[in-house]
Amino acid sequence: MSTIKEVAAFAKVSTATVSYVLNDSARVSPLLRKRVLAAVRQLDYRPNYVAQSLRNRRTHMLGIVVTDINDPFFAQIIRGAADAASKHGYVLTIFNTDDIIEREEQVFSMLRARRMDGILWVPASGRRSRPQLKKALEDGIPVVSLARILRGVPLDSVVVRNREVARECVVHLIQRGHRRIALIGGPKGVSPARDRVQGYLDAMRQCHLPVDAVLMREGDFRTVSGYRIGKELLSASEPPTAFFVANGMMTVGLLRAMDELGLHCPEDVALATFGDLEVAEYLYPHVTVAAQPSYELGRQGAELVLQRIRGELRNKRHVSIQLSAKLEVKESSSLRSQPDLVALD
Amino acid sequence: MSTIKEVAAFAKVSTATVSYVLNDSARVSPLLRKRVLAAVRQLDYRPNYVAQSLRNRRTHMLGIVVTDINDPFFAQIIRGAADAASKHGYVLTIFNTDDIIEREEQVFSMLRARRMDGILWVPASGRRSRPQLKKALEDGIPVVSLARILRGVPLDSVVVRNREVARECVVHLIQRGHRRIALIGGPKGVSPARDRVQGYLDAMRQCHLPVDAVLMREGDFRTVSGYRIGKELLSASEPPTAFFVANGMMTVGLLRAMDELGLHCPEDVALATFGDLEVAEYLYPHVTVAAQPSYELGRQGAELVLQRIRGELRNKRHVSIQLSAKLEVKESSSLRSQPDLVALD
DNA sequence: ATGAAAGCGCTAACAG
DNA sequence: CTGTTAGCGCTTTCAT
Repeated sequence: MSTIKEVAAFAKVSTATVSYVLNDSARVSPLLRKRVLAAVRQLDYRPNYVAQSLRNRRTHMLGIVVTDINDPFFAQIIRGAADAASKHGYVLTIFNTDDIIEREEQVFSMLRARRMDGILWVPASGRRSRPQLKKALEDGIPVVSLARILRGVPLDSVVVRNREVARECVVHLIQRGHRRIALIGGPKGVSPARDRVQGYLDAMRQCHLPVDAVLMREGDFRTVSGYRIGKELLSASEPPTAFFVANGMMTVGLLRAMDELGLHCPEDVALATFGDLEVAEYLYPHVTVAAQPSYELGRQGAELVLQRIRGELRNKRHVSIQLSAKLEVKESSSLRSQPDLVALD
Repeated sequence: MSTIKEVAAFAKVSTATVSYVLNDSARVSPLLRKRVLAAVRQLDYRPNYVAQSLRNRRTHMLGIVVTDINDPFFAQIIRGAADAASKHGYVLTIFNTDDIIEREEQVFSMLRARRMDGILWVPASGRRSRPQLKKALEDGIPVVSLARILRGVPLDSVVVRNREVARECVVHLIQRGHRRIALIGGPKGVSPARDRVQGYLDAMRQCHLPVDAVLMREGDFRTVSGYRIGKELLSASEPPTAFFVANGMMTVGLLRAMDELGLHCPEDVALATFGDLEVAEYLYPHVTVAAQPSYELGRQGAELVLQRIRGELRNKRHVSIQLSAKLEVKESSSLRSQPDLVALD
């Protein structure tokens, strides 16, 4: 790969002139411009981006930090972010933390060393302090919090209206006649998980229904926990007639549990879940889902961080974008003639 | 973020000494070493990776080029590659081509300019020449072809045994008693698509079944094409009793078509498809699928390109890794008592 | 064992 | 307009 020096020599000009032409950063006579362009073409010259980055202090790279690269929800987010990034000439690099804070800190350290221009961050659960995150901010790297927010850490963010949407979900189940509605929640350390629990409680209160603590369980957003909790609750003496599940992975687990117990949905147990649009469409087409706009989450997160990078938001302290989720009613919560169900209004 | 110069000043040594200590590239007296380490800690110094890259001519970045960042199949591949990359201290950046060769060429040009250490490549369909790819190879950047191979372009590659597995799939349907088996294939320009058609033909020949050209259709691996072809074939005068579909996206489309026509699977039409493990598990748990090891595809691709980078394969011309796919039989192809089906021993 | 200095490839004062 | 040159931050001869 040829260098600017070689191009300059070939065109019999200085390296400065080559740079001027290529970046349009100074007037250059038509003659020299032509010679430079010809040389560039001849030698198939491509400026070394690494050198440019060093010099310009801009890498045009965005880093995205996710907790679980195996969750399709995050895959969608990554896609949205990648599309937005490349639209603006940026490149997206992905980092996985496995929801472990130590690893998260290592990643942030790496992101700083690599001089990323901006960071999209899905915080790992746990409220421990994040020195490396703080350092990144001190370095002046814009960080946007995605899908989750960390208490006490004010940042730009793009999140879903979890509480409201969760309430909607549960109210929907109640309107279908359910009274004993179990909750499979996410880890308490994660903001959307907490918010969804609140939404569940909101719904119960709103409908003047008693809350049974036994039916409120905490999973970890992973498939197995949905499976485990589902098995437990469904084989109890007084099983719930419906479930509200806080994410798609756990719903997969729950469905598996039901399958093994020979239970059918919605004949035996109804179900509504948080999930994301694309996945819901492909994976369990028949599950009532609060379709999270995961792609949009990633896309808008990237757009936001890019605005910060450009300095367009300099006067705004912290921008918080709230996206809604659409409740898509499918068979899993369809009205059944179960004897103990009483339709509301 | 502090620089090596500042660290040197703080520790009252030369920048060379700091570098020696940090890279263990020369003996340094215990005293100075201690001072340097202290300074590093004090200033929270992290070497500038961009500068290192420029100097060392190694970016420790891998690029992955995919045709459709929206296909969960590629999402899986990306995850596998990302995991492997980070395990070796590499970073993975993602690029989307939308299956358009021009865009692909731009991406390669970008990858060269960014001095990626290695490239994982899912070729876009079409046999047009790839000057930028060739240039990348001339630059000495190792390129591994993933999931697909391009005729006439010898490269390291990691692919699935498409032909054999497709044959297996179709033989399975035949054993279930089906005779009129439709094929929804992928674009002819893509190697796995061609191979899967061959597998279909192999199966029919092997079982001495006549091939009906009307039932062999070419889709484009996208949802809508599965939908469209499904509608057409299923509303024809002599519809097939089973489908063999070449990928997961098109199967989603086919299922939708069946749904709209009020047809059920497997009662009305049987189905077996190529897909990938994770997705199959979550999305259509009831579809018989040749589970492609997509994660492994990405992981082994990354490992391969990293070996090349390290120069470990210098004596080997081109490495071609072939992964198998496991046929997972589910309800979508379960034995039915359809009047016109004849079970084969 | 340590440091001075050149140079990776590029950009941008600055001078002419 | 164009060229000279000083860095960006780091590594690595090459002296000492």
